[in-house]
Order: sequence, then structure tokens, then C-alpha cells
Amino acid sequence: MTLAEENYLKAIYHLENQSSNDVSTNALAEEMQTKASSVTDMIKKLAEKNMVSYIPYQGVTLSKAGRAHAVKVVRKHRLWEVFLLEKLNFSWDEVHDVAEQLEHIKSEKLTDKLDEFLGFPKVDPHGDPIPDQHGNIEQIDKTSLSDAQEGLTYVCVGVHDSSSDFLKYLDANHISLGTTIQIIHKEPFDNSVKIKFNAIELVVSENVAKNLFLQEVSHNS
Amino acid sequence: MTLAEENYLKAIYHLENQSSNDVSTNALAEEMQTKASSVTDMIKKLAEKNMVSYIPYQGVTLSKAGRAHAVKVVRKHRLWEVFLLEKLNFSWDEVHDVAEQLEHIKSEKLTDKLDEFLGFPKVDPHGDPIPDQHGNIEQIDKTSLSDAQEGLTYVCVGVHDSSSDFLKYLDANHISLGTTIQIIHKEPFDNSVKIKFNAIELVVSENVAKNLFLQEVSHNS
DNA sequence: TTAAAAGTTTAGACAAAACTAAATAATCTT
DNA sequence: AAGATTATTTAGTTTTGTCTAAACTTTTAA
Repeated sequence: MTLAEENYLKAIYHLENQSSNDVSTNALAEEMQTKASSVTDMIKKLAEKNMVSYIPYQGVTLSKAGRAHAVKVVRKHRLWEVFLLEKLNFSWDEVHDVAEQLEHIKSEKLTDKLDEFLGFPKVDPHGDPIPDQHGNIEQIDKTSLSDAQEGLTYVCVGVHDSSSDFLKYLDANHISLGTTIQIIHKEPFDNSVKIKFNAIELVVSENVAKNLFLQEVSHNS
Repeated sequence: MTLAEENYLKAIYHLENQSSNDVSTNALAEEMQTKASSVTDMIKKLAEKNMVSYIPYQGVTLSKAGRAHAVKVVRKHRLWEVFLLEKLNFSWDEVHDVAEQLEHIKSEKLTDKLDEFLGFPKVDPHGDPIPDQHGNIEQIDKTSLSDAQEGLTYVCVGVHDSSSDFLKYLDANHISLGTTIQIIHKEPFDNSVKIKFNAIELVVSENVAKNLFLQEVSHNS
């Protein structure tokens, strides 16, 4: 698997997880920041290698081998993100770009030793689950803030959009993974939400609310 | 700088350090495990980019920019080797191949944070000096075991040949960096050397002796 | 001091991964 | 259900880094 091929597999993997339909050429082109014709070429190559199944004009899906490979790349990406944040003190908006490079290093031993060194972390700095050696992924159940219920209390467990700008916004407002958040008020007019955490009250836009993942706190007290 | 270009710069750097003459096309081809014609092509590209100066049929030398870049790659390589050995418990014969990949990760921040995380190590697991942020290299003075004097005591500070086989040989014979070694006898017939360390006596071949670097211990006692 | 040998470069091809422009298939509209 | 729109594929180029074979320098040696 070349670097380019791995990036395509990863992109297909992400798109499959988002929509459950076959992945369209255009969607892939958008995700890969490239042209549809380039995507067609690459898809053919991946189909040759039995990494995807592909019917012209119908879209593409990962084969078992393709998914296994994509998961390995995702595992490496997320482990390196943890390393960068926890060991090298990168901030969470900086880890992604470097991890994009590190995820392509080929060495099973390196990956597994790194996993061990980090203490077998379950999630990366954005709250996404880290696949284990065998490719098993423990799904975390989560609700977006925009779906949370007024009056209830939640813990922040992840972000949907891990763009640098969004993460910097959260940093600036002192929201991080693990922050306990109460839903004070949901405004139907513009879908903004007033929340409270660490004695701070804050109104966040619909856009922010959609991109912040929470988990309800069991309220037996 | 692409991956291929970086590898050429590194190879030229190593060859320059070995012989002080201009680097010949054939020597580079040998080092890069490729054909002379490919080397000529690449050299032209590097000359275009002012990374080397090149006179056809005369060989090639690194420019200031080229050397600076090569040193950066070497710095990354050696830092990653330390990381793999000290943090991830790789053995010293395993670190090289993975470091060959990691040395091409592009992030000044990563490199410098890694350096800090490792406590600013001065040498890599093979005893080679690690350039600092500014590209300065602190040369270690060392003698090969084949040049050592009978009767004197030395410390092992490095290896010339970092091939897996040689390192495994040293491991099997319990020689590592830091091992204190006495020169018992130099056999003129085959240039083998009888040494003593940790109460073990061992005869090593000329080949081994040439590839083991030592530093004399000041003997005021 | 030339002829042979060794070393190096040029010319022409190829594979990977991208692109543009043109052609073709699928879907939407009315 | 036909035409218009959108999505996708094909055909033909480009760039990077490699290769082989042929041509050309430089060095060696008689």
C-alpha cells in the first residue's frame, strides 16, 4: 500500500461511517481535495488489489482487507495523536497534521509498542475510539449537544469537527474532554444552547452545539 | 524536499564524511542501491535547487543549504533511534529501519519537542553524535579497537558498522555502549585482539575490532 | 601516447498519481 | 418519457523517480 492508496482507504472508511450508502466518486474527490477523474483512476487500482469493490457509476465500498487496512491507519493516527498531546505537550488543535504523516509509518512493532507505552488508551484527544491490535473498536455512545435535553447534565466526550479553528474556540472557552456541562436552555429560534460548566454560563451557536459530543451523567443523587 | 531527495542528501552527506573527496556518481549509486544514470538525474535536480554543486564527470558536493538539510534529517534519524530504544524498548539492532521512515516526518516542532522529551541526548544508540537545533555536532573522539594499545583500558563509545548482524554479535557477547574493555593482547598474525571486560575474556576478529569504537580511560589510580 | 577499461551522462521508456477536456451514463424535471 | 442537468468515466498529458542501452569522458596501462 502506497501513501496515496492508504489515504484513499482512510477517506472511504470515514465516508462509509458517515452515511451507510456506497461512497460516490464526487464525495471521495471532495474528501481527498482532488478531481473526480483522479478518484476513478485510484479506485480502479484499489479494486485491482481487492481493497474495495467497485461498480462503475455505482460507487465504492471497502472490502474486508480494505477495511482492515484502513482501521490500521486510523489506529496509528489516533495513537500518535495521544503521543503528541500527552508526551510532547502539543495542543489538541496541533496534533492532527503531524499525525497525518506519522500514520503511514510501516511497523507493526512500532504501533504496538507505542500503544503499550501510552498505556493502551481507549480514545484519542478528540474523543474518537482507538482500534486495538486486532482492529476491534469500542464504540462510545454519545449525543451531540444539539440533541441534549434541557435540564440534564452531561460530560464532554468528543468533537465531530476537529478543525483547528473549532478546537481553538473550545480552548478559548475552557471546554475540554471531561468537562461537565449542564443544559440551561435551548433556544428554538436559532437552535443556540445556553450551557453551564465550572460555574461559567455560555451561549453556544447551533454550529458549535452540533459539533460537540456529550454523554449523559447518571443522575442518581 | 521530497523523500527521495532527502535520501540522496543524506547519502551524499555520509559519503563526504567518509572520504573528503567529491562524491562520485558510482559511489552514490552503490550507497543508494540504484543505477548510476538515476543518480545523474537526481543530482541535476538537486543542483537546480542549489542543494549540491555538481560538475559533470567530477562528482558532487553538498552546498551549505544541502548540508544543513542533510544534518536535519540525520538529527531526526538519531533522535528517533533514541526514542525507539529508550522509550519503546526496541533493541539496538532494530531501531535503524524504523528510524529511516521517521526521519522524513516534517515538523520542526515535533523534532524539537522530541529532543526535549528525550532529555537532549548527545549520542544515538550506536554512539553517533546528535546534531542540535542549529545543526551543530559535537564530535566525540574515538579510536577503533584495532588501533587500541595493548595493556590500556577503554570504554566502548560506538560502532562503525550498524548492521543488524554486527549488533546482534555484540549483544550475544554482552558488549554494549559504556562497557569497559581492557586490551589483553593484539595478535599480529591475523590482527585479532584478545580483550577483557566484566571478567570475561574474548578474542575478536580484525573485522569486529575495526568496527568497534573506544575511548581511552584516564588511568590515574 | 594511444588503446582499452572504467566511469559517467544522455536518450528514450515506464509506472504512479495527478490533471484537463471530452464523452458517456444516471437522475431529475416537467 | 424526453430533454436538461448532474455525476462519472475515458483519453490524453504531466511530473517524479526509476530503468536500459547507447554514447561519451576520463583514467589506466602498455
